[in-house]
Formats: sequence, C-alpha cells, structure tokens
Amino acid sequence: MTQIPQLDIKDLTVFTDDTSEAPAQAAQFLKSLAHRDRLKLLCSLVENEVSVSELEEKLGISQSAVSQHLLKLKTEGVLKSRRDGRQIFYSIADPLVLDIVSLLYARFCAAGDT
Amino acid sequence: MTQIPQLDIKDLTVFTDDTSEAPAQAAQFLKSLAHRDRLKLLCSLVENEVSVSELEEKLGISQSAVSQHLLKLKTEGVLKSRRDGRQIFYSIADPLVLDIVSLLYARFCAAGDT
DNA sequence: GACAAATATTATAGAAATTTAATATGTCAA
DNA sequence: TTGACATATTAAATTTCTATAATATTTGTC
Repeated sequence: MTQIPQLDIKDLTVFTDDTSEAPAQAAQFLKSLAHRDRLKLLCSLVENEVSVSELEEKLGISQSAVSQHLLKLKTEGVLKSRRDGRQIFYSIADPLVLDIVSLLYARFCAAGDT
Repeated sequence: MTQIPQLDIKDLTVFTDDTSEAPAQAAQFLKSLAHRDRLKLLCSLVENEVSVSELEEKLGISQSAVSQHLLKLKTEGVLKSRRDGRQIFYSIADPLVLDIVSLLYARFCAAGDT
C-alpha cells in the first residue's frame, strides 16, 4: 500500500504564500495530466514500457497527437523514453503519477462503473 | 494516514477502454484543480470554511476571478458553499482533493523548498 | 546511397480557458 | 425603501490548448 504523507495543515501556508512558486509548479504538473488521451497513455504505461506505434494503435490516436502528448509528459518529467532501433519506448519516470492515477481510478472507474 | 487504494494493474484497462467515459471525467476533474490560484484557494480551505471576501484578500485575487474559480470548483463537486447573511462560506466537499493536494504538497513544497 | 519505417517537429486553424471590466443580484441596516 | 456591502453573472479580449496536416529527422535494410 502506498501511503499518502500525512499533511500538517500548517504547512499549507507554503501554498498560499505569495512568493512561492509551488502552486504554479503543481498546477503545471496537474495540467500535463489533465487530458483524456494523456490519462489513457499513462494507464497504458503503468505495467511496462510501450512503443509509440503500439500506443498509437492501442488508443486509436493519430501519430502526431500521440507524439505531442508524449512530449508534453516527458517535458514535465512524468515520462522517460528509450530508443531501440527505430522504435522509441516510453515509460513512467515519476512514481507520483501512479499515486494520482490510482486515486482517479478509485473514483472514476471502480465506484460507479459497475 | 490516508491510504491510496492498491491498484490492480489489470483494472486499468477500464481507463484505456474506448467506450469508457472515465478518462474524460477524470481529466475534467484534474482540470478543475489545475490552476495556480485554484490550488491556492483549495489550500486556504483545507482547515475550515472561508468566506469569499477573505479568500479575495488573502490571495490578492480580484473579486470576479475568485468567484469564477470557486464556481468552477463547486460545479465540479470539489467545493460546497453556505450562505450566512451577506457572506458566502466555501468549504471542501470532496475529500479526494485533500489526498491530491497532499501529494502535490509533498512533491512541490516539502522537498525542494528548503 | 536510396528507400521505407518510426517518430518528431512545425505550422496553423479552431476550441477552450483565463482575465478584466462592467453590471446584476441578494442581503442587511438605517 | 434606500444605500451599502458581498457575491454572482455576463461579456469581450486575450491567452493557452488541441487537432490536423504537412514536413523533417533518424534508423535500419537493401
């Protein structure tokens, strides 16, 4: 079981402090995840690395779109890539997204989808 | 300690299933959080309910902007509101956001902000 | 080297989100 | 009921995001 770190409420002042860049950084991180197809891509990568063409076929998204979504996630540090011959394999670089995807799954799939 | 539900990897096919609306719903939920000022608002509400004018002053955001951000979060079910006289107090309606904010805090505030 | 496969990049048009300003609504107090 | 306060709504301008198409780059094979 992954544990969500206990939140000391007082610490949240860091988030409302005017000078901190944390809220903007956190927002940018969330934005990189906040797209239907990017969430699908991430879920396809939970188990293991997958090549771009496989993702393309699996999700039915155009080559260009997949490539651009993957770039955005990689730029944000969420994904990493590895070349093998002509193919490029993407995988999850930041375990934090697994926690978030897990929470989203519990809310949007597990519960009301029976 | 809040627990993140254990993720059965196989279940994620729900997320990549073409017909499921879960990825779009989850993306919309994330989008409602993915804004610097909305994250600040949420953090201001972690402890207890706060009135609109207090939020306005605390975060230095215009009245209209605060109101519109709050509306978006309320529409998404993240916040709820209660009127008391002329004032309207907002509070967190969905505990899921606490988990997410907690994860974001651990990443973007606690770690590299020393 | 020429060609095909896999992926990335660029350009751009369209859609959505954000900001700001102005106006409207609801509530209280005199 | 009038005026002031608190919040919401609307509208318009701007910015950001997305989708699509076209082109470019890299790699392997012949």
